[in-house]
Amino acid sequence: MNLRNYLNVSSDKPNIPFIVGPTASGKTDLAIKLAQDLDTEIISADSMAIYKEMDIGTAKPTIEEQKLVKHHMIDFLSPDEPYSVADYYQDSSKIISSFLENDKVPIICGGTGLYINALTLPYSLDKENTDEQIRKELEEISKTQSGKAELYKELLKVDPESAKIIHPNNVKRVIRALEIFKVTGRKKSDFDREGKSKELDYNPIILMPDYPREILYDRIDQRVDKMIDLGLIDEVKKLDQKYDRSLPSMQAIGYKEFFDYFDGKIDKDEAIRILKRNTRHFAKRQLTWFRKDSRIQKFSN
RNA sequence: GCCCAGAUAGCUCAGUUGGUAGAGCAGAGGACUGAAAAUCCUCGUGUCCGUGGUUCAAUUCCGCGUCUGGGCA
Repeated sequence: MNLRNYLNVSSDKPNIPFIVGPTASGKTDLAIKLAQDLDTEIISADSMAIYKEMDIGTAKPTIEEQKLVKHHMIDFLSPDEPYSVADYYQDSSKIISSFLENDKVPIICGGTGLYINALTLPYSLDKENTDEQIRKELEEISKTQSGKAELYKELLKVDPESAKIIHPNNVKRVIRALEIFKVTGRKKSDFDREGKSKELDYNPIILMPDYPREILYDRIDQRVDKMIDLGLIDEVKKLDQKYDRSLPSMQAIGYKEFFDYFDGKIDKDEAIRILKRNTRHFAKRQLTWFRKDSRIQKFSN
């Protein structure tokens, strides 16, 4: 499989390869091969590999792999530091720009659909429109059933266009849309629309390895077993001693599943079973995300 | 060989005081612009083990059989 062939597309902008796909589909290996072939480097698009100390469970490229090809956007943040798509967008855009300035093209590789979209679609993520305090207040209100309904009602009044596409039960989204309005006095739907008029200064070529579901699920099971052999449980135990379980980083698959085991609520095999299941669920969500993107070219590996 | 208890969705089981059945899990589909490995939405017809009987009507009650547990010899 020579991925290089996919890059022979004439465009007035530089073609940048993106390798996307569900977890355990072998993206990392493919990206490394392609990077060696093109003599370039890799920018990760993975919302969990950004964290330090989380190596095994995030299936981060190993030290050896990182020696073969330089990886950006991994292993640079403490698990208790906040990070978001907007941060990712800003940080990775800068790296991409510096490549382009030197007439080089990086490879972007990862399975976080939103991060991929942020880099391949015109998104509006560059304006400051968050407020920790306001979000906390909204979260407080949302803790009761009536509070949830109240927030949705407010959104319906303030930004009906957004309210229409956000399900009332999806509290996180309702809160975010309201937060934007409260902070800026403008609607989320307006920000989104404005973002769409921007232009990218490169041409994304998006590639995805394709497997029958059954084989992918099998690969997932095998990879989880391998992670256990590599010492995943010790890795999680160490993190659990240092960090709060409610942190976003600690919601990562491969980590949160062991908390009940540490508390003696389930045994180890049950934790592993749940971990495999959650990974399958995740892969399915990733497939749903990428499936609808008609720009993606699938290839069998 | 005898006694008891089961046999219902892929799995674990609930249930129908007799009117052809439903949860959890698994699985499938979908949404997604600042927590995204997160969050959220939708989807359950299956010889109710087989067979005979009672009944207007049996998956439900009764008999027999088969299988699976457990107990006694």
